[in-house]
Amino acid sequence: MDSAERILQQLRQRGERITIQRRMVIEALCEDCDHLTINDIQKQMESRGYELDEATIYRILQWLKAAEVISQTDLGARGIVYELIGTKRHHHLVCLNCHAVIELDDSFADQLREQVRHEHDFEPRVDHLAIFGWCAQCRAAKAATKN
Amino acid sequence: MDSAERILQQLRQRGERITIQRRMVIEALCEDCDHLTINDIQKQMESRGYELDEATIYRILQWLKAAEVISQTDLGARGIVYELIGTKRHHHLVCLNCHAVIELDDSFADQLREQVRHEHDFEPRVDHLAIFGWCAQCRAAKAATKN
DNA sequence: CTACATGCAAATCCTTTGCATCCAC
DNA sequence: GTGGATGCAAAGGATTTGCATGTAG
Repeated sequence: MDSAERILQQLRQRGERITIQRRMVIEALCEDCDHLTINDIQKQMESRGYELDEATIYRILQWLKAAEVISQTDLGARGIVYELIGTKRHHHLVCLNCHAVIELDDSFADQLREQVRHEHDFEPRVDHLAIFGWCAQCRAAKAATKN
Repeated sequence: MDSAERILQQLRQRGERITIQRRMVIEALCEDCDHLTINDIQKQMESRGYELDEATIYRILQWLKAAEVISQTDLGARGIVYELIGTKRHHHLVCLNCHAVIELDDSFADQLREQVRHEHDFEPRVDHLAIFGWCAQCRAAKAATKN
């Protein structure tokens, strides 16, 4: 994965220290391009025959968040997930009932960003939003049981 | 606060059981019209000379959430806050640096709701959103230190 | 060489759960 | 009276912290 290399380069240039552990976490995030929980990351490491301490993972993720390399999103029942910001930005609809996760294009956030910038002089960092609600199936099911 | 009474009435009509504890939590949420953390609620109770078990508070808040009487929002460093949905709906900008919380009108969410409903057949429950980013002051401060 | 990252263990914080008791309806 | 809510204590899970050791620059 050369995108891992690219990220490592950037971090190095910013004067960040690159360790084996940091490198491995970044590579894990690059490969499994989906959202990963702490646990996913830990298991990924193990499957490669490398044990990485939980505390260290937390510290590395904090570091990557501060460096704005990854986003952190609370998907509710699905837990907290981490993902590289670099790729195509997107968000998620999360069903409050069945916990389905639907991908949502980033375009809807444009208006939001503009409004917030202009009206509040605030620079939003809307990297990965989770919007909760009811999916079509669960709405139908709910309506059917209602009375 | 008659709004507490109104909420209690509604819940009663839905067949919900009203206890002293539930009543007190609802009253606390009505009085302190701001966002309250679990801790705030607990302290509020204490200041009125009433001790309420933490577990009970959690159970009551879950109940109120399920009944869609309150919203729950993770304000990051500011913790998880609860607030009555009834009043004028609004959202928040939260500075990642200084943790300032800025109120944001609900109107920006209209377009979002429409888009999500139409394009994804998903009924969003956007009661109280937290949008993270950088406030004007912190941006200025950051730019100043940059190099 | 030195400052900073890691591993390990313990601590902390937040939230949930089991169960006996109590109370709203 | 009875089902559901509470209080208490304990468990559980996620995240953080202190400190000795290791290592990147």
